[in-house]
Amino acid sequence: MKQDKLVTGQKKSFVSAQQVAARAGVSRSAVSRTFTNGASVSPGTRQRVLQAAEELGYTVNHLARGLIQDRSNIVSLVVADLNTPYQAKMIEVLTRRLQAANKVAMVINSAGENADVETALRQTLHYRADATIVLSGQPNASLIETCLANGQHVILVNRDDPVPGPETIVVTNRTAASQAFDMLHRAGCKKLVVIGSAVGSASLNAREQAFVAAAEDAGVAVSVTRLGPTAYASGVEAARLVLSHAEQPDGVFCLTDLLACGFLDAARNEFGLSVPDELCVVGFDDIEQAGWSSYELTTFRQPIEQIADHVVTLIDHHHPTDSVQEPKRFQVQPVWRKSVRPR
Amino acid sequence: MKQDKLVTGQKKSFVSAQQVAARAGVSRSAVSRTFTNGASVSPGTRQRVLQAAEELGYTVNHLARGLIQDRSNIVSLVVADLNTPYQAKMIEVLTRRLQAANKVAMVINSAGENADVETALRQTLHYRADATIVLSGQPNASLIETCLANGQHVILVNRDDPVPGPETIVVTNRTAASQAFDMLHRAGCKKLVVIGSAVGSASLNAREQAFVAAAEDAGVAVSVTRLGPTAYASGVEAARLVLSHAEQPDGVFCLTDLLACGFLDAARNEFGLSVPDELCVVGFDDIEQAGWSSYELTTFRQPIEQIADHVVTLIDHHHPTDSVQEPKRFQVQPVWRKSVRPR
DNA sequence: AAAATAGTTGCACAGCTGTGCAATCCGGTC
DNA sequence: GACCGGATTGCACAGCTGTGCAACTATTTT
Repeated sequence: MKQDKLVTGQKKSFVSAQQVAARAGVSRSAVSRTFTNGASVSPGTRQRVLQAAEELGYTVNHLARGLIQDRSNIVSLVVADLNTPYQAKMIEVLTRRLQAANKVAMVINSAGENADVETALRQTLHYRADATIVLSGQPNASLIETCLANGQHVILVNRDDPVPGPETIVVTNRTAASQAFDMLHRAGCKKLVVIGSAVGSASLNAREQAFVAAAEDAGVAVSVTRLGPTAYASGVEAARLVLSHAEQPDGVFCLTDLLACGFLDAARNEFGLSVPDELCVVGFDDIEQAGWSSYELTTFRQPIEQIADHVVTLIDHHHPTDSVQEPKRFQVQPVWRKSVRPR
Repeated sequence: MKQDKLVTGQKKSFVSAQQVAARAGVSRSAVSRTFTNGASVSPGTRQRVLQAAEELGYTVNHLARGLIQDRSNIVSLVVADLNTPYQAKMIEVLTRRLQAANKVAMVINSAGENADVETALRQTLHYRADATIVLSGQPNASLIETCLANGQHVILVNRDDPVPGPETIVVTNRTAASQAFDMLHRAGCKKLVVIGSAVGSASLNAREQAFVAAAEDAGVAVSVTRLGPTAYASGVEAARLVLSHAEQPDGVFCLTDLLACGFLDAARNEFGLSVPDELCVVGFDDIEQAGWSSYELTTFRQPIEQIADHVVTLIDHHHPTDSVQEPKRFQVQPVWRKSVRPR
């Protein structure tokens, strides 16, 4: 039995349904139907086909299947900063959920030159992906429009492009940001600072603006520092800049936990500040490190599981439209830890 | 011009080479050759084809191309613990390198039930992946043999399966582990502990054994604690267990930086120990957090870029063999920070 | 027993591409 | 002008699958 695979040729090539059919003594259609859900095959032939398939090591060729059906079962995830804790977690959950739905994730790294991003993003069209999930602010709106023009199903996460077509998922950035202000305000902070990054994205801008607006409404001084990429090192640098200034802030809202970790470390280890006594810090995302005992960061939790679930739902029930879609909005939950004085 | 796409039908379907050919007034072959590298097309027709393709938004269907050629240009990455900093970084670099080589990464999450892993792993066969890169210890050797039996090109990273066929990439775990012992020994540590995880993998076992062997050779007391998954929380728990013991260790080798971070935090924040004065800690991997100023962890750097480069090289030059391959071995570099007393 | 019904099976086609082979075209040479 | 060589082009096939349609078998109904 087992030798057949070798005897048929040293080619070690993949087995086709034709070969299985020959071995089982049935037509190729029977093989196809055996592996097609809800097709009509008698238990007898099904059994023989399955056995022959097992013996030969047959696997349905999804390239051919995708060619004839209009679904490839491939979903492409477009992501930059893949080694960021937040994005990594998102990919982790998404791949798991997609697999549970019998789909498979194709990951497209959208970091780097714009031209490279375009060729990379074109892969989603090459492979006729069922949907494209854009998780980063990196690809231009114009590149996304290219995908849309080719009939791609595009789902944007945490973006804010006023483009007709794609479905959009966002979180309650503004609500949370003004809640962040309340936290710091009630803790008695008088001089506030917002730490952002130089690149900026829709979510980050929304958080920044809402926080500043809330502070100004309450008549509290606030300034904004944008520096480098959204990374730990940027938080460190921002702290050096801000804390060496004449009048130190006593309340900080970092638009990202990663920034917050950097800021906290620099504030404590380089400026000897005690948190939350002399300085209160609020982050955003609730990455794993925010819960580590060196940080104990008060922050806002992104509902990653809910977002992933909704993404999978959207993929299955797609109603293409040419109008701008109302974004689906998920709530972020405040997570109280120890980087802000209790009221 | 632009209306054509809509007029041809509301289907918003993908454009085929046939349609491009019709528009450009050439045969379909000419279109195919225009997009095939090194084929013979006159500059004139090439120009007309490119223009028609541009106008219609044509994209070569890689499902069909993969069907007829024997390369799909898909490479599947099998990974568990995707939200681990080390693995996330690995995926980040690999996706980038693969894209540069005109390939695309398909990510298969191998966490969860064994049956689920099998169905997930089967995707790599379904899509006729050019190669399968196994980055986690999760899939059984038997599942890997299934892939091999179907003619898959399998590359194992940091594994130790004595299976004939796959190419293997490892790092110098044993050398580094005995080097870790030297660090702690020279720092004057008298009572050593190794912190590992309950699940264990080839790399982790190698590090543990080599460290223990080096300690016993030198006649230094050493004990091993294996606990939970390879995560921060396990490091914390291990510290609680080990440090509440009567005679506290003064030197710790954590098989992973993540464990080390947890151990360090618990040692300092729960037991009030000062590092490196009262306790020296060595980690492994050099994840980003190891360099954060709350940790300043002395550790060993995995040569992720080199590994990724070599993986891509292996994919292109594949010589299938039935014998057990000698693993390609990369050196890890010690990174001196502040969690070990200088000699 | 004949007819009707439901369930199976095989044929043939469609889906989109790359490529060998033969035919064609273009330019240059005698 | 005839001939030759090389570049270009079109035809037709192969690669593997899902599925409508018709033919077939087996089972039930009248």
